[in-house]
Amino acid sequence: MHSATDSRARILRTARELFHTRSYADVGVKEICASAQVQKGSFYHFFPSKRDLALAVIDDMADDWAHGFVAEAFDQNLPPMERLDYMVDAAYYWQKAAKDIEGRMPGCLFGNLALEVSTRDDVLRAKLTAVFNKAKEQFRQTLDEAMATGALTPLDSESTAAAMLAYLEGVILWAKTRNDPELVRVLGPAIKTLRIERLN
Amino acid sequence: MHSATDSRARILRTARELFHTRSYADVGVKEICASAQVQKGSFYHFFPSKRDLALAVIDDMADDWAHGFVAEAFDQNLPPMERLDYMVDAAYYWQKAAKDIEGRMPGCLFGNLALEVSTRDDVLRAKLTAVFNKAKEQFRQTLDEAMATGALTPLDSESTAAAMLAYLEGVILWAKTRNDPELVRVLGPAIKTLRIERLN
DNA sequence: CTTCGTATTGACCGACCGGTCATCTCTAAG
DNA sequence: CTTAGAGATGACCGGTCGGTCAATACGAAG
Repeated sequence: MHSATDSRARILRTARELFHTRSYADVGVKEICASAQVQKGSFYHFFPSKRDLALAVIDDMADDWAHGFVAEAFDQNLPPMERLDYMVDAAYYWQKAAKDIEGRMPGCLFGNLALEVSTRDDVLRAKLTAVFNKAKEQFRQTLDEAMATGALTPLDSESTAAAMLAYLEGVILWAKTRNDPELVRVLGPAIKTLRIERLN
Repeated sequence: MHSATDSRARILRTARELFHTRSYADVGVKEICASAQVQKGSFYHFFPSKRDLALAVIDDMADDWAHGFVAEAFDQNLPPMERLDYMVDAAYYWQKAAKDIEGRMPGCLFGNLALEVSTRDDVLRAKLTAVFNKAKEQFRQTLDEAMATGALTPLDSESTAAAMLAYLEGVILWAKTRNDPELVRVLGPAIKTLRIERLN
């Protein structure tokens, strides 16, 4: 039934890497095809448009995340607050590895895309919002658990979770601008100090 | 000696607005010229290239910032820690005003540009780094002052200042993705809870 | 062997991109 | 009045953009 080729997968993987290390606007369909060793016609056989490719890339990456280090960081039986450090460490090592290979820190694909397209395309924006929301949920659960075990004094876990994710994105933005992944390691751990109190 | 026209200034102002509300790649020279009511040849009379325009736009905006609300927030005789709230408030009102007019939250021009171009253009990246550094210095001075007056227990003011700026950028990124300036008001004040301890 | 849908090929399209240039206008200095 | 240079004009350039399409190759089902 299903073909033996993997053109679609190659396009997806290539586009993901190129969008991540450069930007959505800067990478053309032609270049993606060349790099994925696929003809232009084939590209448009699998994806109706470049934008639809972007949607698929986001889904693909979000999926890899969910089953990758995010799952590792949040699912295991680490003490809740240590999971935050795990996330920061994962971000640091990933960015550092990417920089060692490519020479430049790519930052977070979702953050990059969010700032690039969210004033122009509400569908892409909605998809990125969903990805962020899902990540925020993980943070919230962690905070709730930490509060339940007494490792954390009561706070507004919903807002604090959002603040923590925003901080992580901000740190990565800052580090990418300086092209220095070490900043993730230096600034990252302060994520645990963020607090938004419950209003009552 | 100097001409009575203001074409250059119009180009600069127009480009700044378009780059801010959309993106660098998405706005073409042609559109800038049309919107600024300037001919293409005139554009290239004042700016050698689109990239040089971007450099000028960054300088221009950084200058306006320095003499605008950043100066207000940091120069006055507010208690140090309240200046942070002032910065957050200013960011909130600005983003809200922009959204009320345009329908979309533009985010921070510097953050937007940083993520868009910093893997491709080291000169632009350096310029943006300088802008961020200058802002960080303001935060650092504020923290040092707060520590001197006893309003803040000792911490690493250099790193904490960077963390705070990163947080602000992250919050704006998050709010822009959700297209909801209210998030700046909700999450912003937590900036004061960020702490990076001195290592001794 | 035939049929049919998926996958592939690569030439082609109009629009737009950043950038150039010869030409003209205007103004202020001499 | 002359001259020189800054400013303005708009046609023009090669290249690239996202996207189309008719023709073809291929593998599985009948």
